[in-house]
Order: sequence, then structure tokens, then C-alpha cells
Amino acid sequence: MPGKNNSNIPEVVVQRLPQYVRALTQLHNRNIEVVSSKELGDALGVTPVQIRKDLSYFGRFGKQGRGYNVVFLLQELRHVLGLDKQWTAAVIGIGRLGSAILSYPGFGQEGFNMVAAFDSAPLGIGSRIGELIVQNIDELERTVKSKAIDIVIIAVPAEQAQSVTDRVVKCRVKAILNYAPIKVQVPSDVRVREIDPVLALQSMTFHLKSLHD
Amino acid sequence: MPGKNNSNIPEVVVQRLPQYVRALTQLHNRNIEVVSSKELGDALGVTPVQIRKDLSYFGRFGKQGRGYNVVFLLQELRHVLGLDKQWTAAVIGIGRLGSAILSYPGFGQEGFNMVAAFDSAPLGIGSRIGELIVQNIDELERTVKSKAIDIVIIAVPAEQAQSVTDRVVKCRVKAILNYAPIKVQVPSDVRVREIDPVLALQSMTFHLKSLHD
DNA sequence: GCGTGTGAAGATATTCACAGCC
DNA sequence: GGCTGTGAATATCTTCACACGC
Repeated sequence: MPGKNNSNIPEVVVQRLPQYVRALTQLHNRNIEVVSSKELGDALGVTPVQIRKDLSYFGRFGKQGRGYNVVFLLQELRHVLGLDKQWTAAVIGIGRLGSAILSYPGFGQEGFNMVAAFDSAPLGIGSRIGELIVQNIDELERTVKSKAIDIVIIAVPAEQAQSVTDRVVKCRVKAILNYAPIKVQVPSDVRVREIDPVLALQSMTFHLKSLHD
Repeated sequence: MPGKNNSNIPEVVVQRLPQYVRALTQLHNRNIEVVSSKELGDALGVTPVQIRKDLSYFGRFGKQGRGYNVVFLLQELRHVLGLDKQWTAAVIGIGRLGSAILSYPGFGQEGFNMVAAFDSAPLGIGSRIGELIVQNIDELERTVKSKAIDIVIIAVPAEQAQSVTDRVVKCRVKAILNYAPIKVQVPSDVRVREIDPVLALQSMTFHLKSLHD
């Protein structure tokens, strides 16, 4: 039974909310003031009832016969997701990938501020990437504390990903974005999201295969 | 009722298979010849019965009391997923992200060969990235045909993503890997996978929020 | 005895259908 | 009339429990 502010929210719902936020932001930028679940759904390839049901877990944001006030719903959802705060993130592994992540402006624009960069190779340590100096991974524990890092982004090779993750977990970090092509194991109170384009491709070839042969 | 070679395979199963393939490859590299669903599950954070059930959609690959022959299961799954073939891919949008994708060796290692690169900005067109010359996007249709491109990787800004996607779809490409931060709409016979680290972070903050306040 | 394979049961997630309000 | 919010129904996914083969 959906109700306000309860933590029995299905994870799949939580993972859809950011999409709603993004779509609402676009509508807002186009000066659209009101939107129906139908319109929002069309923009996202989701059914209207899916959206209404998802929203109902958090409150009654709409007006019957009318729809949702874009600004209001946006505010509410951003608050629900904690997107009205700033978050601090650190990147571990400053190779090609790590550097690309650090210089991608999209994170900062959404309130995810890169405040530290770590590597283990003596070569890169001390070099500057944007505003940050690459630190030795040995300083991880200290820096996570001193900079109150909320999220760690892992961009090390697969072989090192688990041991780096273990260190990160020991620092009491509860959110990890993992770019390494390996599924890292963490305690159940730590969230991990995987960014894994190769896996994504490999699940599409299943369908391609049955197509042309 | 699970059975051999039927296309009523749940999508969620298809999306787990590549993980199994990866884990099995690692086991193989460590010269491990036999693995139980329990062991495989532990390595992946999945229950053993999940694995057995998933595999049962495609055949009976194990031996009771013993487990699965690693090499055999690997072959079978790679075949099921079409990973025993080579695939051709093109990247559209050769900015920082697109260049990083083109120079990432992980795709080629897994049989995904980058055979073309496109951009719309006259500046980059004609420049060389690795083995490829960046082509004008106008050559898309011709090149998709001539190089028999299976998969298109979209790395253009959000604003252009939908129109580029529409062009790609018109070329009869059935698989798209989308790095643009927007959910593109496609006909139901086209598969899209989204690579969207910001969305991933935004669904984690929901949990972080309730943590420390 | 051990571990697979799988119907049946249980849990989750989505969709339907409609009451209620603007 | 149009659109939300939501119990109930349905569909999908996961887990249980156990028969069977090595």
C-alpha cells in the first residue's frame, strides 16, 4: 500500500525517479508549467499509470483533471532523491577512463562534486587534472574523512577493483559507482551501481543473433 | 516452462548471462575446470538457484553431484549470446566521450569492432582516431550498409541524440548503445541500452540521504 | 552424498479498472 | 470531461523444495 515517506519503496521505483526528474527539468526549461502523466510517459517511453503509481509512493502531487505542476513536482522529487543537496565524490584510478570522468562536466552540473582523485602508480601521482592533484591511494582513508566524501567512483583495472572496493568500504563509504568490468562484492548496506558498456552490448547480441541467421 | 532454444526468454535472464560468461572466463583463466552454481553465484552475488534456473532456459549443461564444466558452459553461453561471432560497431559523436570510447580496447577484445566514426562538426571530420578517419555524418547511411554495421554507439550531446537515433533507425540498425543523457525513443524491434552514470548516482543519493540526517 | 533441474509457491512489479476530484 | 490516485487483478521474477542422476 503506497504511502508517504516510507522506506519500503521498491528499488525499481527509486531508479525510475531520476528519469522523471530529468524529463521534468527539460519541460521546465521549455517553460511548460503543467504536465499529465500521459505526456510525461510519452517522453520517457513509460506508461502513464506507471508514473502515477510510482509518484503515489511519495505523495499526492497532481491535480485531477489537470495534471502535475512541473516546478512543484520537480522540487518534490529532487527533495525525495536528495538532489537538492550537494554531494562529494572521489575518483580512484586516474588512467584514461578516470581522467575522462574527472573532466566530464555533467557530474558537477547535477551537484556531484569531484573533490579528490587517487591513483597507485607513482607516475601519475602529484599531477594536476583540472582543479585536483592526484593523490596517492594511501591517503584514501584520511581524505575520505577530511573531505567527507559521500561517493567513490572506481575506475581501476578489474584486477584491483575488489581490493580497492574493500578499502573504500572500510572507510564507511555507502555508495560506489563502479566502472571496472567486474562485479564487486560489498556488505548489504553499501550501494553499488555498475557502468559496464561491454555487458550492455553482450546482452544485445542475443537479440541480434536471432535476427540475421 | 523453461525449455531449449525458445525466444520467450525473459529479458532479465538475457541480461544476466553476460555476467556468467565473464565469471566463467575468469575461472577458465585460473585453470578451474568445474564449477558449481553455488561457487559461481558466490563470485557474482547471485543465488545458486537463480543461475540454475537461468541456465535451464537454454539447456541442461551441468552434471548432478558435480557441477558445470567451465569450458563447455562457457562455449554454450557464448554461442547462445552470439559472442562467438564478431560484431561491427560505429560511434557517432567524436568529442571527448566518443574519442574515449574509440580508444578503449575493451570492446575489440570482446569481439566488438569499431569500424566507423562519425561527427557533424566540420572541425573533427577527416581527423584520425586510431585506425579510423572521422567521417561526416552524412555518410552514415552509405557506410552502415557498406560496412554492415550491427551496432551504433551514440555519443552526441543530448539535444542531437533523438534525431541521430532516428537516422540510425532508418538505416535498419537494431542495436544502439546510448551514452547521451536522454531516453531516446525507438520502434519496438530496436534495442537500446543506456549508459548513464548521472542517473546511477541520482538513484543512490536517495539511500544516502536517509542515512545521514 | 552432492549438486542439478524444475514444478509449485511465494514475492515483486505492472496493468487494469474505476472512484473521486477539479 | 479529463486526469489523478489506488485497490484489485494480472503478469513477471525469484525462491523453495524435492526428485533425479552422478
